[in-house]
Amino acid sequence: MSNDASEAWTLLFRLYVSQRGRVPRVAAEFELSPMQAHVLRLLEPGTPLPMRTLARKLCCDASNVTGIVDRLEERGLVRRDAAPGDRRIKMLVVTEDGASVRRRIVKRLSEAPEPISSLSPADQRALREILARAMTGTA
Amino acid sequence: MSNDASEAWTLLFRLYVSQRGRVPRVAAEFELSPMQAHVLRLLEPGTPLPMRTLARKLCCDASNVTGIVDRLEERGLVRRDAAPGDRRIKMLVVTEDGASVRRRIVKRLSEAPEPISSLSPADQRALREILARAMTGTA
DNA sequence: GCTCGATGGTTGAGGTTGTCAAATATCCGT
DNA sequence: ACGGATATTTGACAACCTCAACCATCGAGC
Repeated sequence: MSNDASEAWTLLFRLYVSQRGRVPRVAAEFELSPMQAHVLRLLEPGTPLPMRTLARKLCCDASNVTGIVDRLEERGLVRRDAAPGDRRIKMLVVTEDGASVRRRIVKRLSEAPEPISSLSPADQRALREILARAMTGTA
Repeated sequence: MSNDASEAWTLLFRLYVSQRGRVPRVAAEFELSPMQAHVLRLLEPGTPLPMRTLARKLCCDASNVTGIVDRLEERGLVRRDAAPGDRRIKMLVVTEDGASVRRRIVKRLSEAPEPISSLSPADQRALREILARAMTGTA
C-alpha cells in the first residue's frame, strides 16, 4: 500500500465530507429524506431490483430496507412487484412519478461542487479519467 | 461548468458510495456509532472546538450535536470545557482516551480501498496531487 | 413426496440521528 | 440598562438502523 494511495483516499474522503450537506439539501427540495433520495437514485428505471440486492448495496440490514421502501411506496415513487420464478422475492420498480423525480435529483446532484469546478480544465479531465479507471469493474 | 468536472464529481461520488460500509464497520470495531466516530475524527486533539462550529461542519442543527456529544462524553472520550471570554460557548476537547481511540480510527480509515489501491502508481500520485489542489482553501 | 437447512421479507423492540420550536443564558451595541 | 443576536439545551416527533424472531418459499437429498 503506497503512501500516495492512502493520502489520495484521505483527500477524497475529505472532499466528500466537505460536500456532506448536498444530498440532504437536494433531497429536501423534493420532500424526501436523504436515504430515500439515495435509494431512488440507486433504482434504475426499467431495471427491477430485489429488496435483498438493495440491502447489500446499502450495506445495511434487510429489515431496514422494508421501512425505507414502505415510505417510498406510500409516495407512489416505487412499487413492489412479484419476481417471476421465486415467490419469496419482491422486485422494486420505479414508477413513472418516481422516474421523473429521480431524473431531477440525479441532475441536481451531478453538478460539480466548488473544489472540483475550480480545478484547471486539464486537472478536471485527468481526474475524470483516473476515477473512471478506478471504478472499472466495481460496477 | 465543464462536462469533465461534473463527470469527475459523479465518479467520485460513486467511489465514495461504493465504500459506504467502511465508516460504520470501523466505528463498530470501537463500539461507536458512525456519527460518533466521525465527530471524534473531526476533533483534533489539542484544538478545542466550539459546539457551534462542529454543528456547522456537520451541516446539522445545533440541538443534534448536544446528543451526540452527550454520548461521547459519557464514554469519556470528549469533554466540554468553558471558553475563555465567552461563557455561552462550550469548547469540545478530546480526552486522553479519546485521542487514543481517535488515532486508531484515523489509521484504520486511511487505508486506501481497492478501487484506489489497484490504480497504477502514476495514477495514485496524480490523483493525490489533483485532490490536494482541489482541497486547498477548503480547510 | 417429504424433510431440512438456507434464503427473502416483515415485524417489534430499542437506540441513534435528525429537524423544529421554545427556553435559558450570555454577549454586545446603543 | 434595554434589546437584538448568539450558544446551548430540552422536548416532541419522524426517520434510520440493528438485532432477534417469525413466516413463506425454495432447493437438495433421501
